[in-house]
Amino acid sequence: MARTPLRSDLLEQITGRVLDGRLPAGTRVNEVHLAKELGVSRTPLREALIGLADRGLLVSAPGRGFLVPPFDPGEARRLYPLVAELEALALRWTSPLELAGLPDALDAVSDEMTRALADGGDLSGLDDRWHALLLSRCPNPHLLRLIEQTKPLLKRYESAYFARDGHAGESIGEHRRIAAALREGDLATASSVLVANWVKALAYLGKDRR
Amino acid sequence: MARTPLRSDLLEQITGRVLDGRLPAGTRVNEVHLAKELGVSRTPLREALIGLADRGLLVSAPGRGFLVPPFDPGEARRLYPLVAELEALALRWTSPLELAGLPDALDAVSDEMTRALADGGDLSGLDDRWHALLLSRCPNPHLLRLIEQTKPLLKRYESAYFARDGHAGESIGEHRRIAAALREGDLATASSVLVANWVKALAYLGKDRR
DNA sequence: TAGATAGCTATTGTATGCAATACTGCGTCC
DNA sequence: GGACGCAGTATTGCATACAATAGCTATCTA
Repeated sequence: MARTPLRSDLLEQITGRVLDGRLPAGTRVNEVHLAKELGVSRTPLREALIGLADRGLLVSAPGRGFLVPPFDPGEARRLYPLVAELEALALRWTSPLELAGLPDALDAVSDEMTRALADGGDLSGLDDRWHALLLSRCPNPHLLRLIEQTKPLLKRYESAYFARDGHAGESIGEHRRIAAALREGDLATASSVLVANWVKALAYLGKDRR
Repeated sequence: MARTPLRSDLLEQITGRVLDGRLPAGTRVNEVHLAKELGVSRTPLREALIGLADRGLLVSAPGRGFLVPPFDPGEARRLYPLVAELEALALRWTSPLELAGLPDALDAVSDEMTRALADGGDLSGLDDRWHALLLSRCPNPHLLRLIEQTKPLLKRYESAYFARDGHAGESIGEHRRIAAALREGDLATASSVLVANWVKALAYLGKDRR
């Protein structure tokens, strides 16, 4: 049998389609069509859809299947602070020992972002890497699971509305301040700048609706 | 068709079986047997199992199906503070307007608990009601979803190891202090007592392993 | 006797089939 | 002209069927 269940691959693929709008907000998911397009049967496809509904990336309408939830600016305003607080908590729960070497690794990514900002590289991917690295030492897998489940919801708004380079420079600066605070063991400052970083990202939402 | 999908009912039923130990920790779930026992086919049953795996109440072992995760005291020590912080966050995000009337309602439940403590009533259920009421005004549905997804994991430890009445009196006192702080609009005190309440519950874990 | 191995069974993962509901288009009635 | 209703189709939700792997037992070998 497949060592990796089909539903896992499908879940990723469908997540991608929701995030980039190939499955547009507000539309229903047609299981037969999608299954045919993905070359699988409806069973593992439905399993993936159920997983996505559990994460909130789809909603299940009894008798009508699954649908991509419509965009709601209010929801974005609730998601950003939530992810901010969760990441800050993960940071506060990372012990000083586990933080060893992390600031340097973070700044290395920041350097890459600075270069990408000049050459027009992939800022969004690097931003993701920076945050993933920040959380990589947190010893609470359940908290990490919640963060991983919530971020895609937020990324949907990001990719739909984000003025990509709008505040990239500012954001890199905040990232460096966080790394500096961590280097001095000042978790309180690090986590409050982190929250501010997320909240500012929210403020840029919708400023340049492409 | 069913207005409520079978998988939802099944999810609840199986949650109950995991929590009360009818599906013991460390064992595999046999889909055919369980489906027969519940009088349904494997399809909606698997859908429910996948939902439970997403919440962490089961784990999926590729090729070997689903299994009930073994108990791990370390996990309990990570779950209690997590739920504590999540509830405290939900409380801080509830606006003063929305809090109107809540302290009285909370104290009414505390009164019931005081009576139940004397007569040997259902303390655990009342405690759940108190916490549910506390969160009922929080305007962030995503945060509430995370809390609802995490609590069952914790309840499994509670029902397995909790010295039920061990600290009930103390806990009721904390509940009343939280309600009092809310009445005065002192969210900071309320949320810190709330965290302490959860952390104390953790401290009682394992003191009286039945 | 311990370990390996081969064959068999049990169980999962995926595909397909079936029944009931939801949607669509057209006709009819007010 | 618009609302209602009805028939036909599309789609979901659940059940069953099939294929491949995992696990177990018994036998064989060193």
